Amino acid sequence: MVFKPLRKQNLYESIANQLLTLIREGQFKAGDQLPGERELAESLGVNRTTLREALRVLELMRVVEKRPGEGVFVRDLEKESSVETLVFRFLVEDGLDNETLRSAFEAMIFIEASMARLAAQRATPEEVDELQKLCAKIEDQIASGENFTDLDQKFHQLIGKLGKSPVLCAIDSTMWIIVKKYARLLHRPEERRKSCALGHRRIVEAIAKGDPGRAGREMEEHLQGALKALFF
Amino acid sequence: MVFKPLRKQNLYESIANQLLTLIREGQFKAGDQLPGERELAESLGVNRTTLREALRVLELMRVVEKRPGEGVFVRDLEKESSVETLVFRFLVEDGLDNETLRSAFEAMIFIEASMARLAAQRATPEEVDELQKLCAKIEDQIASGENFTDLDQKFHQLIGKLGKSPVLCAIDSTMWIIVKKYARLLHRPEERRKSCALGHRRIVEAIAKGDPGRAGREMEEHLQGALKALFF
DNA sequence: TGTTAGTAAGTGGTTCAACCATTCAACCTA
DNA sequence: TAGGTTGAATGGTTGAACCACTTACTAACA
Repeated sequence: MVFKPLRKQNLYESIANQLLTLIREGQFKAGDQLPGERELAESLGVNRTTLREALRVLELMRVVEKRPGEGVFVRDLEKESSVETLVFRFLVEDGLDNETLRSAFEAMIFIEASMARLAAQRATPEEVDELQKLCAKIEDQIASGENFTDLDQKFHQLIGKLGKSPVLCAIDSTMWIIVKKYARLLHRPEERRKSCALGHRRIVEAIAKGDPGRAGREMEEHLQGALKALFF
Repeated sequence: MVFKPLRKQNLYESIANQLLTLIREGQFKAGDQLPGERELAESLGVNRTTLREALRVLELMRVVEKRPGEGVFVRDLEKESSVETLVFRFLVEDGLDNETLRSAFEAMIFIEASMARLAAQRATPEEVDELQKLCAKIEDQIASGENFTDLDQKFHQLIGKLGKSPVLCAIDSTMWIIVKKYARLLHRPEERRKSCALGHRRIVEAIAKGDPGRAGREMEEHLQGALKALFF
């Protein structure tokens, strides 16, 4: 029997979550001023130092804005909602609702397809070789029944690297943080494992031939399969 | 003459930056343990509380991992590099090198193109009307010589909204945080202002007709123009 | 001898109390 | 009325203390 190692939540995390919830629920609206740190800390039954850590984090997430001498103000979550908020929610709240997860996966498909297109335009023959080798390694793991999630991620990241677009790669790895947890589920059924390997080969072939359109389409198809498998 | 309001840097920001630099320069490598908080604080000539704020931020950026009872450890920046790091660098260091900026813009093109494709598939006629109205507003501002950066952002965000993909939107607004600063420069030359308005109309038309392929291409073209104007 | 229980030192997490620097508004003064 | 002063509130920073946890060493026991 396997137990899930329960993540101990820091105090500041609970506080940040609580404030985030209040803001989402509309108790504090965009532009509103939060109570002063001293007062807020007392209300939460926590020390000011700890509260400040939570506020600092919320500030970094652009949920809140601190103006020295004035106070702490709520920013427009709708307008400001950005990737950090998402990742934070995932890391702190330890989970996303199904809809958001699906949307994250969908976004990832577009990003990976873009990376594949770029790779087809920019990869050198040596780099394509590297990709081929990685494919072979993955196929070995698949054949031997091992879990190949890590290598799978490596494959996708390598394609990103060949596309020579560091920011796209950064976005992609952010998505992987979220998706990786579920990827292990995807890599279990035998048929999916095989179709996965096949998909990889088709993508690499398109990149090798320098055909961006096809590379993008193959990647989309490859990931659409995974998306469907995940949500049914 | 316009003065740039100088952002006062908090102490914790300087510290975070300094540590980030040390890690990037390889003084601390992946897996290394940082000195204890007490020792590190003294070395930096700063209070432990302040140091802790910096470390908390670096932890959120996934640059560093805190293990209670053990210490603070450096994570693998290469593997972990994600969007948060990027935005943080932009916000804290107050600037990005040209190459990263270009890459961010490039990524944005792909994301916006994907959003346009989705919008063409998912937007209702009423929503397209909204888009048309926004176009008209922007054209007014262009004609009157005003700065239309905010409305321009609104236009692109609305397309994202019509695509019904919240995560893609979140990523996009993250990119806007970075790009917006430079957008104002782009919106000055008269010819660019006009071609911008024209581009918008073409995009909306493709979305109205429900043609994802064309919507994507129009959006790419529209933004490629801006990219070229920015980088020659 | 080998294992175990206990202990001490070091770590991050949290609290408390004070002081600094900035902002704003109310108030006084010329 | 215009302009300066002052004071209260805000976030920023400091220092010291204690807690909970991890680790490694040590001494006692079987």
